[in-house]
Amino acid sequence: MLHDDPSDAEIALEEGASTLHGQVVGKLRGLLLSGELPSGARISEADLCRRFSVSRTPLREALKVLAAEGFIELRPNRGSVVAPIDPVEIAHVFEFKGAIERQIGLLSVVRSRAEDRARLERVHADLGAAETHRNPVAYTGLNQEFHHCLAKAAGNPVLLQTYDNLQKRILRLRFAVNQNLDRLDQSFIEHEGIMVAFRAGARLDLAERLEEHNRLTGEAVLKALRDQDAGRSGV
Amino acid sequence: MLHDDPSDAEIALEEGASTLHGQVVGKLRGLLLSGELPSGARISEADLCRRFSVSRTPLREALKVLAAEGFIELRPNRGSVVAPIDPVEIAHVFEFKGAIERQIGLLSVVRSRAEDRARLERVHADLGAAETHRNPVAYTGLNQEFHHCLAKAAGNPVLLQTYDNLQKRILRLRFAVNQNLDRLDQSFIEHEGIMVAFRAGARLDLAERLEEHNRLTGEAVLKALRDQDAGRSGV
DNA sequence: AAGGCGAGTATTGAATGCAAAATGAGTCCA
DNA sequence: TGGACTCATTTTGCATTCAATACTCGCCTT
Repeated sequence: MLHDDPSDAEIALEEGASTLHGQVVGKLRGLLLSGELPSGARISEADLCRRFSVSRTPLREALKVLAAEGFIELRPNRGSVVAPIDPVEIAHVFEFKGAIERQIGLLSVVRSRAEDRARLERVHADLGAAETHRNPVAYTGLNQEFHHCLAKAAGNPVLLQTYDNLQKRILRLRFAVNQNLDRLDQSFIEHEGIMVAFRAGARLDLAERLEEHNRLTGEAVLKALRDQDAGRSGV
Repeated sequence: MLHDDPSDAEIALEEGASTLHGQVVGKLRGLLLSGELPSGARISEADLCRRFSVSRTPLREALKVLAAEGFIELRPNRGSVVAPIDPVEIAHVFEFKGAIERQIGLLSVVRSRAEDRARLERVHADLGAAETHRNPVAYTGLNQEFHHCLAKAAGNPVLLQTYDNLQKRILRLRFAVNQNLDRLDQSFIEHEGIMVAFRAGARLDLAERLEEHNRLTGEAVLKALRDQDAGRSGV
């Protein structure tokens, strides 16, 4: 009978909110990004149906969509699992994202509108505050927002969609790897450089800085993954 | 009662063949790419169910997946349509693809294996034959295969998936715009240059040539779209 | 005691049924 | 004649049901 449960607020976000399966896609993606469903975890359709108070039909539709986006793995007749963390794939994601970051650098300088620039300055300032306060959680969120804004400023929706998807796939990892405060400081230094280049309208410089920033972040993430694995197998 | 219809061979392709909805995704994508379902056409669930001999459940799952891939537009409560051709979006696809082409150029030289190189040479030769025979249909297919091989040679599956998706979205257009023989010749000249750079292992040169090739192709497609639109509204 | 084997259970995949929304035709009124 | 309204039909979205496959656990054999 599927009682109504409005307390299941979660993160009511974005599009598709009019259809049930659209809402489930959003909520489930939230669960995946928040780390509530950890990588590799088996996904029980019945559990999720209860949690979202929907029947299996819209839930399964949502699973197919998230699988197409790379967040879930469907194993025919054997259920679904949250996409496991594969260091090789992560490396590929970062490498590919590098090419996009470069284009974002080249385009954002030319296409950004005043409101984009204002928002970037604002987010960058907040980012600085999060860094001085040594708040990795806030920093991660703002960092995500900063790069999203920059990507948006490039004025190419096709690019933006792919970029956001890749970012989200990476974001999932932040609960798997312990945040590193050194990397946080270094990251902000790079962000300062990025903003300098952006303000100056130095396209190539900005592109290179973004590519490098991406590369270093990727290395840090992969190192954290390795360290953690080593710790696990060592203990 | 959903009779079996093995004559519905279509293009039996790839993964997900074990589940019904996976098969439908493949077949339906084939229909979209082959132009059988033209851009903007309304999609009748009942029709497709009859055509594929499946019930609405797996069909609707397939529609959701193809919508996530950008081939279909879902309008809540109002059915689905084949993604209409939007020149602005096409331009964005080409622009974004340019960044990927560049990376393909940079990586493929370093990572391609002997079999990749052999296959590229073979396809390139066939491409030359299609050009001399003035066969645009064969040329388009081989061109698709060529760029797919090159992208694969870059050795990054994440890149490859996004790249193939973008290529397919563009491929849909070839039935909307009339093939231009001049562009075909020019395209092959560019391909010759691409192969020269590839054989020489000239990373940057190859990257630039691929980017330029993409840019020119995009311009030709957009011009064809404009011309056609002008013709339509003019007549 | 370890490794297969098989019945019972749980879970997935697909078809059917049902309610709500949208579409379209026909009618009425200005 | 044109436009808005009503009601029947179609179509969509979701829940439920049914069938098939995979898993679990106890039993048997060696």
